[in-house]
Amino acid sequence: TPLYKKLIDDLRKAIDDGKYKKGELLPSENDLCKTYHTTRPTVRQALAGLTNLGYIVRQQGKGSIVSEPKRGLGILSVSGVTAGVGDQNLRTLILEKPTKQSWPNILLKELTDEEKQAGCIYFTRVRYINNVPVLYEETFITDIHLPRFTSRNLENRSFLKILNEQYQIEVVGGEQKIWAITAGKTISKLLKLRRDSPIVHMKRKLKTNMKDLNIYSWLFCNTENHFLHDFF
Amino acid sequence: TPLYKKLIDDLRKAIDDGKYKKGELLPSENDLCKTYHTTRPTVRQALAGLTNLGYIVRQQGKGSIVSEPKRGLGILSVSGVTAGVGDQNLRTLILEKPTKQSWPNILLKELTDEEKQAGCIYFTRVRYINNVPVLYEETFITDIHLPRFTSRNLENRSFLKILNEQYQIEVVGGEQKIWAITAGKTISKLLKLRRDSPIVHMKRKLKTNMKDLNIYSWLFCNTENHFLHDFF
DNA sequence: CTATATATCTTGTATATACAAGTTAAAAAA
DNA sequence: TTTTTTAACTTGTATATACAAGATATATAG
Repeated sequence: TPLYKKLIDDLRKAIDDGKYKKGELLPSENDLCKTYHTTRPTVRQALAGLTNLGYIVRQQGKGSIVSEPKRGLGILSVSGVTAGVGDQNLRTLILEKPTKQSWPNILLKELTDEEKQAGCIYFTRVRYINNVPVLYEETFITDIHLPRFTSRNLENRSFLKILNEQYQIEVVGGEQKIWAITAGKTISKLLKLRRDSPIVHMKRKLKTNMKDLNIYSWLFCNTENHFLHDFF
Repeated sequence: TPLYKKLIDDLRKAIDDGKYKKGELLPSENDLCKTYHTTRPTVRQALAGLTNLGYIVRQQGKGSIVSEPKRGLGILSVSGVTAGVGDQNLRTLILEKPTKQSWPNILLKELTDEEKQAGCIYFTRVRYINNVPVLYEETFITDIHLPRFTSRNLENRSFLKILNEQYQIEVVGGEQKIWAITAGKTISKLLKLRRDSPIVHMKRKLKTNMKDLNIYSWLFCNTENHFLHDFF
């Protein structure tokens, strides 16, 4: 793995672990150069990555200021849902285990021929925060580069973390569309809400470093006690 | 202005104007180097910026692929609301003209001392798409570096474009929080909805290139016929 | 004709360096 | 003591270069 990515990981962990707190400064570019035996362009590439992730804000003449730790559920930012709230109060329940399926018709028009041919793996989950169901998620992922995936246990684990650690797959970008809708019959049951409760509905497409391997997910989120959050 | 920013602007305009269409390739890094009489790191800084803005996707060995043009209302991405739908069907109505005010209490806790002292300019707008009210927006902007702003006419104009052209202010980052709520008494009137209609509520903070000049806006969006959209 | 190798194009990573510009604290002058 | 200047440190922009790695078309060998 490239050096600048290792630097991102190291500093990210250090911030997550509280070694650098909000408002504090990261070591200067030159200090990091010495520590990692590299040069400023490489260090700057890493710090630009951390800026994109919302971990720091850079100020000319001053330094890299550690930002407020992420709250809420955290839309996008490649970090997925788990990164936002922290693992401690989060529980994941698999409703429908991963199974090989054909793509739903509604997705067909935006798929490449390779994706169509490969088919998809489908599963659904409910996320609980403090034992309250907050997020219902339907996921479609192209069935390519994913041997034995259907037999994996996704319970209480970050789906994206598993992809990264077990298959060396990482999200490199994507898009999302957002609506407010009423929960309706199905969702209200799953999230234990009234049927006329307003919820956030999102359709996401996550692109990965593997060609034609995309993750499509439909999300339904109860925002009564939480919110979706996002840095840019 | 730095060369890499000029490059971003040029390529961005070229894509917006349709000179490069979706799926096509931008000139290679080396070609751009020759055109602009510069070197690859500078060109790459510009292309990284375009990637962040969602204009292109880069693929090793192939090139810079122009992405799908933005649809929907476009949350974040520095482009604001207008960039998403195009100017043609969009109309903006100022409900309350910009006036100097004191900050609302709810914002006080996240303001710096400089912001508190400077006070804020407040105005509200309703955005219409095809003559249907879609978005109600309350905006608070720090009253600093903004001479004669309260007398400006914001009608049918992009607020961010005016800031950029008249005051050389540009958005460099920010954050947003998202909820689904019911329209309620006030919003339902403004957006011509039923009071129990689900709408998207967002709270945004946009940071600018001017220190202590931040834009805080509270948005209420009817997503019946449109959606919020976002690339990352 | 087909399959394989090769050359050439692309972006990705990295080193080394230079000067500009913003910030801050110490030193010098009032 | 107070103010001003200076120096040192920070990030921002930019040049020049090298090799790695992915993609693609061309040439070669079967």
